[in-house]
Amino acid sequence: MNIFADIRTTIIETLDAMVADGALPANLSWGNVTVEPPRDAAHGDMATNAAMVLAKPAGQPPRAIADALADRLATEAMIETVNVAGPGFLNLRLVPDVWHDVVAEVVDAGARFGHSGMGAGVKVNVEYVSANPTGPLHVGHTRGAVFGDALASLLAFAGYDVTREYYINDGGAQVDVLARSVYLRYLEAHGQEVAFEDGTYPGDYLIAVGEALKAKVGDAYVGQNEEAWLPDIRAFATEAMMDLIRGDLGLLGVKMDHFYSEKSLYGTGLIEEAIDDLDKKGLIYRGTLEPPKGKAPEDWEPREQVLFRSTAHGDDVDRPIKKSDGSWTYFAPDIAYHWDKIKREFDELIDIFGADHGGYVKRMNAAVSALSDGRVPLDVKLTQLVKLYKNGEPFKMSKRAGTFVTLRDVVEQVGSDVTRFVMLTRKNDAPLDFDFDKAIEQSKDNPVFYVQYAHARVRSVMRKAEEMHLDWSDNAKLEDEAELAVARKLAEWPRLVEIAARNHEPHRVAFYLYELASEFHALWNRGNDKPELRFVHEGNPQLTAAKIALPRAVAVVISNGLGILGVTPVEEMR
RNA sequence: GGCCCCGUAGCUCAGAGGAUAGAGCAACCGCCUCCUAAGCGGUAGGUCAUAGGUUCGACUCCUAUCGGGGCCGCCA
Repeated sequence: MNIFADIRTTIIETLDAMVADGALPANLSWGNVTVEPPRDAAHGDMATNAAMVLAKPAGQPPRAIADALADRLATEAMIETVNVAGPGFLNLRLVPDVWHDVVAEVVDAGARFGHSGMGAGVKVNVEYVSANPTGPLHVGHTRGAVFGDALASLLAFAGYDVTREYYINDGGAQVDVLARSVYLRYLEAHGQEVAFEDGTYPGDYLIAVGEALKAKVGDAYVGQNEEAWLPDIRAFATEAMMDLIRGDLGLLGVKMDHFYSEKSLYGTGLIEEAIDDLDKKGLIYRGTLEPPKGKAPEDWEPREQVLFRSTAHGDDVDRPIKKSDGSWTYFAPDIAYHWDKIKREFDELIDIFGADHGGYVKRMNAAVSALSDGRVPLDVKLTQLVKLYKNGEPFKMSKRAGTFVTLRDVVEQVGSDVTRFVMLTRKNDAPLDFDFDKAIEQSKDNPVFYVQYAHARVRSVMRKAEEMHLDWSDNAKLEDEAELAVARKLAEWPRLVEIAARNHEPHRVAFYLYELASEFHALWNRGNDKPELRFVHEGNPQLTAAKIALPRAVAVVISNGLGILGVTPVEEMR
């Protein structure tokens, strides 16, 4: 049940009736008619802009439409009063029963409350993290992992058929670098002195991989030249790195449905097939690109390459898909990978990249648009930088990796729940300050704590109520304005889920939960002044049952919301 | 030079084209013999970067300008 959608349906039916009666002309569109919570609660429970958006096409003054619509809506059972305000707003006050019903439904529906049919089973592929398999995940990856995972859960909650996917860049030159680095560690494991020059990965995390390689092959590769061991160690090292990465993701509770290997594209003909598809559409040609302006790189010289005419699909310049030596650029397998996603019949694609890949967005959109003939939308979401702080000071160093702070560093310091929630308290395209101290601080400055505290408070009173052996009626008793405010907030949840899902913005869930917690804490404190507003009433099971339905509903929605964010609701604070 | 993101209270940030632009922090004033005061209530604080445009209506959409960040042939 989405009370806003229900009221909108009522309004649309009334408008249809007005057309039938000749009060409004035919051929009007209701598309712009919205029903939303008013900015100021004093205006009522809901507001609609119907009269204003219809005034011009109907050729009538907005106030006239508003008055006529108001008269008819006033007879609806759910609607208590209707006021025309401002330029033509209709402010609706709903009968109290509506809020009782909302609370009852939340408690009754439990984990299903807020689920939406909006997605209608549409197949969505969410690709996220996709970090190179060359080392542990760092903070930037962490944000992408959290964002992608929460978005995927949000879409699933909204009725989409979601696949979570990780693209492993295991085909490029960086894997050679990895393999050589592992080889050095392998020699080290055999007691040799080695030097890590530029172009190798010196991180400690490869020591164990070198030792594992020794355990597997003994001294077979010692003293051998590169041709003898490179392919084997590439595979071995990549697998080891993916184990490491899967472990890192596990720390955050992120589980992918698919790990898709770039290397697996080679030799299957898929790249050729994808490029051939573009070629048939007249989008592949040999040519020479203009030098990039403004930067004037020293070693730039014009070369003929095979290019993809991405400008035909909104890009700024055409993009090379083959290097001058004839081998594929990185872009080519990427095109093939997205071609594969389209062939797997996904209806929508979402890619989550770090902000440094911003320059890649247009060409990916161009490729998907061209390959799917514009049928499959691709939404590329960029996650901006995370700046780490400790005691208010910028925080950089990692013992583990030497140069960057790893996902593991963060999660071990503050925990998965805190990491996830904090990373979702910003829009993905806004930079995020992550302060280790604030993240674990137990005060209302810390939104994680604040929301968890509300949930814990509900669980606390429920434990108390359980001792009374009462009849867990879901028939709420709502009288006070603070109670109604909480109920109204609960009623917004299904609407919020749809808005957040439609915009691919899981951060809205985090902000909503904060607001809900705030309303709840306010109600809780009203119990100080007005004991009748408390939830537990010693010796009065009937009253307790009626009063405890509302906090139970709050716990349900907080729990559902945190579930989407991948955060565990706590039973008590400690 | 081009492209992308950002610019909202002193600070950190919300804000489906709607009404008098919101929240937290910081400042000031209040509230615990009572379900967790780890909380709540109140006061104060604004040319929504600037200038145009579209619209009945713009923080929101379009254009230009200014400021901050990121990216910019064969690296991935």
